[in-house]
This record gives sequence, C-alpha cells and structure tokens, in this order.
Amino acid sequence: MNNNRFSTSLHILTLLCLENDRPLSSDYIAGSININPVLVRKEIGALTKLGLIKSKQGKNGGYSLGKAPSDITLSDIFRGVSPSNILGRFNNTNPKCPVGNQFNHHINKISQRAEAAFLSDLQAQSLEDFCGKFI
Amino acid sequence: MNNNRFSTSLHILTLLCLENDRPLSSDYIAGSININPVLVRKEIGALTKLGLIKSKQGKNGGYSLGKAPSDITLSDIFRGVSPSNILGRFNNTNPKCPVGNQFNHHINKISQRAEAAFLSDLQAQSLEDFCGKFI
DNA sequence: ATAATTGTAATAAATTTTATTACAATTCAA
DNA sequence: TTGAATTGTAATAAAATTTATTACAATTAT
Repeated sequence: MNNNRFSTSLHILTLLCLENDRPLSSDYIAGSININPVLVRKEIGALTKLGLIKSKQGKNGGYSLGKAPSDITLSDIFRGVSPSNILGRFNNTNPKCPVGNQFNHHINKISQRAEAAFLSDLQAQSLEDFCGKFI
Repeated sequence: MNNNRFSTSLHILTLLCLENDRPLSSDYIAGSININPVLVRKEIGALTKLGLIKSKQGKNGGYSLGKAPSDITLSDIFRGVSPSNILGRFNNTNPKCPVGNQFNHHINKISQRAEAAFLSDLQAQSLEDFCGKFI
C-alpha cells in the first residue's frame, strides 16, 4: 500500500516507548508526526486491537505501550497495519486467456515467498532495538 | 506503492516470453491483463528503457523481449517499476521534536535492510523460471 | 495508398489516502 | 458536581494517486 501507516505506527510506538512514564495524548503524538490527531487515534485503534497499545480516556488520559518493547517486533507492526500485498496490487486478469487465467495464482506464490524473506528480516528487530537508535 | 505496476510488468514480460515467435501488440497484451492498452504502452516504455523489451512500430509491429528470459530476474523488474519505499511512505515529521527530527533517518535504515532481504529473494528467480510455471 | 501499430500528450474518471468537523462518552480535579 | 481535557468514532471534504480514455502524429508492412 502506498500509504504512511507503517511509518505512522512505528512513530507512535517509538514515542510511547521513549516516554513510558506518562501517557501521551493524540494531539502531542500528532505534533511529532505532523499529521492530523484523528488519524493518530484511528491508527492507535488498530494497534490497540493487536495489544500493542493501551489507552485511558478522560482528562489526563492518553496512550501507553501495551507490551514490553522487547516483545514487539517490527514484523508485528508491519503485519498489523499492512494487510495488502507487498508486490503491489494485482490485476483482474482475463480468465479466457490461458496466461491471464493462471497469472494471479503464480504471482501470488512469488509474493508470499518474497514477503516471508522480508518479514523474517523485520522479525529480527524489536521496538526496543529501534528505540535504542534515538539518542 | 499501491499500484499494479509490478504485476502489470511481469504479466507483459510473461506473455512476450511465452510467445516469443511473433511480436505482440499492446491491444492483445491489454486484453490478457484486462487493462487499457495505453497503460500497457506506457509501462512498456519503462521496461524498454531498462532493456527488457524491444519494440517495432508500424503494421505488424509490436513488442518482444529485449534479453534472454534467463537474464531477467524478478528483482530487475521490481526495481525498475517500483521506485518508492517498500515499507510505504514516510511522514514529514516535525523537526522541532527530538524524535520527529531523527525518525526518518532511522526508519530509512530499517527500510533499506528489509528491502535488501526482499530483493535478494526476487533476484534468485528469473523470468524463465517464472514462465516455467505456466503449462 | 491503406491499414495497423507505436509513442505520447492531454484530460477525465475512479480510487485511495489524508484532513477536518463534530460530538457523545469518559475521567480527573477543583 | 461542575468544568476541562481527552478518547472513540462517524460523517464528510479535500488532496493525492492511479487508471482509463481520447486523440493523433509517426512509422511500417502489404
């Protein structure tokens, strides 16, 4: 997908990890990412369902990590927010053409294999590792 | 990118590889992929610049492979048509925030590493290999 | 000459992504 | 117990990207 969801999610989780003493508001987070606060709240909704974030409503509410940062891998994040295909979208090929008829099946195999290699790399890196880069 | 360019390009090259005796027209190719012929010609423009396709204008013109299919890897194709970042787009983070200020630098490192793993997998597969799946 | 085809520009349509507005529900704290 | 801050979410608008369409000059075979 040609969107900012992974970048946005990782940014959110990074902020929560680095300032784990107090819950952060969607307004504050949005200010760091430079996007709309409602988008932050929506993205956090997805991350909350994955157990990566917990929230607290009301005054002095906000967000904090739902798991230890050593237990969150970049692969968890990517898979949670990028449902689509890593090779891009597929066409609605012509079933009457012998090639078009089989094409999506074969490219899908290619995609799954390449995605496995990709995720295997991301799985080796935790949120804790990533946050260690910030000094 | 959330588009069909890789799928479209691989489909084009597959057709040319499987029917390498005669040049194929953009109309015929478009019929198999089920997209607009002009889009096929545009995509072929990019693949021609990469040396993967050669074209012949005029009556009975069309397209054929510019290289042996054993010399074209899926990685060549992907890199040629997917200029953007594999992790998705990045935000214009806030430079005044200590995290926002460094974030894109760090996520870019992550991206390059994961992309290398991904491309390494694609590089191990040639167009000839892929076309061998079609029976 | 004619017909088929590429190459390319210009524009429109469709789809996806992001931003904005609004407000009910919740929670703290004075 | 009232007011202020905040989440959660819906609805809508705006922006950006992607795909489709129209048009036509240039090229080439017959």
